[in-house]
Amino acid sequence: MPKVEFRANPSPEEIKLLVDSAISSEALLTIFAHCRVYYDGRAKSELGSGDRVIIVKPDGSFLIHQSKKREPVNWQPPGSVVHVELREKPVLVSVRRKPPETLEVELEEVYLITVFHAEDYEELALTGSEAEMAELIFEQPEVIEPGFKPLYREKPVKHGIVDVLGVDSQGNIVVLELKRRRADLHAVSQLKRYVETLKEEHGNVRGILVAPSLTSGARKLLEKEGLEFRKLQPPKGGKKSRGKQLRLF
Amino acid sequence: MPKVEFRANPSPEEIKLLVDSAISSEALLTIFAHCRVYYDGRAKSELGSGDRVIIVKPDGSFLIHQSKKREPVNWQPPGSVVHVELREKPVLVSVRRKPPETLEVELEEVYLITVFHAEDYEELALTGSEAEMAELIFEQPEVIEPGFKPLYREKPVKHGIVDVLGVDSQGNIVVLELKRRRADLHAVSQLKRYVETLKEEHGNVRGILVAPSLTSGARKLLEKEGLEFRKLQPPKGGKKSRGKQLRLF
DNA sequence: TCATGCATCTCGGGA
DNA sequence: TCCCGAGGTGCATGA
Repeated sequence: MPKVEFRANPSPEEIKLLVDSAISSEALLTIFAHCRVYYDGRAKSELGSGDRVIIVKPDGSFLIHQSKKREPVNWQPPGSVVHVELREKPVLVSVRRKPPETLEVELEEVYLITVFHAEDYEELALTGSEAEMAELIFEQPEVIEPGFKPLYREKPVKHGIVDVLGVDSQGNIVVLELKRRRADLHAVSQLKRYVETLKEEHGNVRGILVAPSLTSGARKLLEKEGLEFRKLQPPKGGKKSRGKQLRLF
Repeated sequence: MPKVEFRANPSPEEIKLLVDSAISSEALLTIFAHCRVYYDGRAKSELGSGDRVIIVKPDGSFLIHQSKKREPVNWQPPGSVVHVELREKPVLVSVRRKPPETLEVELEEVYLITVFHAEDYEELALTGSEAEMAELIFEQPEVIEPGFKPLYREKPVKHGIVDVLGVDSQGNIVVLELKRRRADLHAVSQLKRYVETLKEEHGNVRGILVAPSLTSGARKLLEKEGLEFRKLQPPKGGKKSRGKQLRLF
């Protein structure tokens, strides 16, 4: 069996056959079609006639892409269940149970259907995340300041979860809020919430926002609230790369 | 010219020809291939060999989908520029200028290429948004409480933008923070930030979180901070549907 | 399941 | 352009 089967301008019956076969063989189904779309669930939407690419994945994920933007115009998340109904026109129906959501695609004209028996055992290896900023801080606490001692990672407190909890050289409790990208007002509010929570039970608590940069508004609020900022880039290049880099010196 | 052109098992030269023709004709390009992926930009990633669906849109959007999940495993946003390089293997290269980001897809084997001359003039019509909650509140302020008078929508204050600013029957300033779905800790922090900002300049300020429900933690923090909650569902069915519904009674 | 917070978030609106 | 906040956010993680 070839990796990709395809059929141009299929009849309604062929559409049903191909879709059903894709579903039962857990293949990745792609349909190039002129269609209308109806969604009802957490919200509700309608999309008039137009040419779109429709993808149905074996895990139930359902994507409808227009010819612009990164985001699908309509979709259904993994776990949804799809089937075809032959009404006046063939209709793709995808149903999600919790929360209840329904997506219907009226196929006015199907230009091409493909059934892709995709094999993929690889997972993405990504570096430059907030998690790696935390690892860096635990390995080299001096990137925050001399004498800083990180104690907890992802520490639950009364109203939220603190990124890094530690003490400074004076013994003060220090809360770190890490952001892998430019920190905004939201990040400051988050840090403030943790600091206020901890201040209730302990004496002085310092709050430090750790990020590559700050928005203007974040800087203003941070200063007003007596919180601090430490500039830090998320490290790109995980353990392997760091090992390589070390060998260069 | 047909809506969809396609070529199974193309040679490297044919791949380059088809990709270039899709780009120059502003068509939607889809490639079913066994490939490796390298990304470097805001973060950095690698993805080993596997079967994926690659979509390149005429606006520069670039998507790589595995056979699971709603999200692309790698991508490039609109405005990126793509081209093909014929190295040992054909490579799709997509470059974004600001911030600088590069995505490279090494095409180890191409099963099928499609070039879709998609025409689509429709836009999604969605109902059930936060914006519609605000409209409802301005049309029927009593859904908040008797005597409430909404005055401003999306009102910029010192540290952020308030959803709805109004006054109650006693003349107190009232801040509303609207959420179309269950409100969480973040929503409470946001409301608290606005209330504190306004309290600095005015006397008493009430803060009301308006949402269909609250998380457990949000309820606790809300009560501790002396903020209020008003239950409200986002209205589904815009002006038309509301008209229909009225006619039913 | 729910709660919490990250994300190469994306996207739109406003200054 | 930056800033700010919504989103049918999706998604992983932990309780």
